[in-house]
Amino acid sequence: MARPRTPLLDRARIGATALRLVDEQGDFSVPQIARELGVRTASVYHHVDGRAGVIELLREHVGAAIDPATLETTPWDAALESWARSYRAAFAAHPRTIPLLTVSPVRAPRVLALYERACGVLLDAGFAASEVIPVIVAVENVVLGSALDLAAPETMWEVADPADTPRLAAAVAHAGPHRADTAFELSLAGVMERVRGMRG
Amino acid sequence: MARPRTPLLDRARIGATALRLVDEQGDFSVPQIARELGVRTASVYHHVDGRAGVIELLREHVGAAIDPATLETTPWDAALESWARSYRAAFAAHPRTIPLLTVSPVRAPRVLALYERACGVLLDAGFAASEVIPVIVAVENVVLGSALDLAAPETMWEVADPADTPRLAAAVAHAGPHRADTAFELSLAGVMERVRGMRG
DNA sequence: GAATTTAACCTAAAGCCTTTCGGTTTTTGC
DNA sequence: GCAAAAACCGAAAGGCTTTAGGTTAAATTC
Repeated sequence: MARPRTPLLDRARIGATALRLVDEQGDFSVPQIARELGVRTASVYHHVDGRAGVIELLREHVGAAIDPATLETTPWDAALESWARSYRAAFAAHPRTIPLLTVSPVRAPRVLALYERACGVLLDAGFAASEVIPVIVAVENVVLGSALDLAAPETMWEVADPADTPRLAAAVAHAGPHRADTAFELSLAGVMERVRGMRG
Repeated sequence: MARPRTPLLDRARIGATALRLVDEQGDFSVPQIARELGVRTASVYHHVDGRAGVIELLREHVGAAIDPATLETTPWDAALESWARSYRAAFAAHPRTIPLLTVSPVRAPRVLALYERACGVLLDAGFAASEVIPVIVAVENVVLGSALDLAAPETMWEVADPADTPRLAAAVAHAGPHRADTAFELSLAGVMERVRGMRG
């Protein structure tokens, strides 16, 4: 087979397929993507810079759900909090991408643009240049930790025998169905309060 | 070669080698472990249940560094905070294990016992049964989010052209060398403050 | 102490994966 | 029209995971 009349592949379709595979299996491979799209493995390399390139596509797809308008909110702390919520929602929709995305550096321009804007919000609010990254990373810790928790609904800690850990078992039984959301709200509120206190 | 006079392999040496490889490269493979130990790949499978088994060895090794005594501290909030710090410190010693360990649930009895104790601390402090899990998960969010950040590359934001994201580039340039620690302290302090406010 | 079983290591091989190289044809740009 | 670029393919190198079956030493049993 040679060059087809109309292309079989493009970055969008590769990214969407990879995202679906990660949602389903927690991982992907380039040959898998090729099979899904009815194409040979080598062809994928023509559109994307290898496996790392596909991971960047995943980042863009997931990141696209983050609403840039949240950072236009005023005052600055409402903007930061709103951004965190949107950020978490985007990852919560595809929690199994998190281990793939947190290991490699961010190169996707659209995502970098979001961070650029967040930096702007904080600097305009009067934060020192040295404080900006710690604040952003602190919020990100809460967002990603919470999203990671959503990826493992049964909690990361699996109780084999409730008799060994009676109070843990009881506490789990009494926890509401929205425990992950409650916990996120709790940690986000805590960080925001602290960040507000930093300024000045 | 047949069975040697004195064994060349055991789980401890396999685990230690895997941990060293992960510390150095961020990943390991069974053939790599075998090469390091002067042995053939298949031999490793005689001692460990494949790759997943090696990951469990890593988890045991890293988890062993969590200090159970932290939860004996008084008052309760100091215990909770101390526990969070110890938990994170255990990960911080081997940050590159985190992407491997956060993907599957923990069943290690030693770690479960820690959570049992944490539940006890909170219940004794007067928290309602329904509040215990949200509080623990909130702290967990911060610990795991921060741990993920520790595994991230030194330069998380790979700015192709500083002109595109000037404020991000400036903020990164002004961030101290301990950005991850600073952010962790910030988010932990925020959550603790909030949790203290919940009681009553 | 001899026979049997188990343990530790091996070779070999199947079947994945990532990535590159060099074709073939079709479209595009001048 | 014709050169250059684009889109796909086959093939292959080299890595990884895992299993199956062989060989010999150690441990156990009688």
